[in-house]
Amino acid sequence: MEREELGALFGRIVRRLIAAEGPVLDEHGLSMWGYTVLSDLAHRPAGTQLALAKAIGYDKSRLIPLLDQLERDGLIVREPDPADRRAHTVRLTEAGQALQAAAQADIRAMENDFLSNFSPADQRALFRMLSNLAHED
Amino acid sequence: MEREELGALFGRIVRRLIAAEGPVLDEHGLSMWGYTVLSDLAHRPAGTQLALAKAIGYDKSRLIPLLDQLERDGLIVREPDPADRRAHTVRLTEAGQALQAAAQADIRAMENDFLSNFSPADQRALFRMLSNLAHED
DNA sequence: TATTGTTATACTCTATAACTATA
DNA sequence: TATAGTTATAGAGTATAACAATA
Repeated sequence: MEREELGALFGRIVRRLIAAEGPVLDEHGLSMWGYTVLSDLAHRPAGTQLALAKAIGYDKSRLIPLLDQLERDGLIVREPDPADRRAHTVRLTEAGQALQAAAQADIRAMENDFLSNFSPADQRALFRMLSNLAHED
Repeated sequence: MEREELGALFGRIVRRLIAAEGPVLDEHGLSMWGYTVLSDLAHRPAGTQLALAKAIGYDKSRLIPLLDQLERDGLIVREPDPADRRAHTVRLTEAGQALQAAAQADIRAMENDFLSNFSPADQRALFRMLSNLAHED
């Protein structure tokens, strides 16, 4: 039996994932990229906007209106970087942390359901391989 | 150790895959969706445009200019469906079959390199799980 | 001279509605 | 009345260049 193509497989899976995540994020009033920003900020030390853009794979110019909105919503704050007056550091507010935690819990539940066909061992193997593929340069 | 999120992992992997496929398809003068069409036509019996659109997850209206171009390039032909005069069936020409086979071979080589960190058993397990996630209802 | 955040702009991708000819 | 293919158009997503402030 001929194996399927990776591109087709991953494309279908990503479409299913996006479809499953949409309603969950909607409940929290977050866009996919908005949630990506909050999650990154929750998991790594506060950095500059440029560092954030690179970390999540988003263009620095597209990041501006996204951060504007998150800041208006009281979820993040931009602060001048004392070490470099050109730069702003971005960090979560308490409300941002709370919203990120709540959304993450719902996303996690969705993921568990998404993977429910696989044994715990299979799930561990899957995460190991996906992580390898995602982070290899 | 906290596991990463599926969305972030798959997003990164798809971006890596697209970046790796781009140059390969460019060499054959194909766009990603053009290649997707040729591959689908190579693997399933000739159907209507609507069936093709659904099979590859592409809107029927966006499919039109894509098929126009592939037809101009002599890779596919549209033929009237004898059973329904509203419908057109789409099939590969010989040139289309040849180009699809050549592109697929190069894509396959790229994929093998992409997965070269994993043992054959791991690769089989990965394909089994990806296929399950891609095709589940 | 190079870099950070920003703005503006152009380009691509995608979704939607409407039209025709058939059913 | 509904469907297949088509067309047109509007909106979202994305890439790029340029600018001011700072390094």
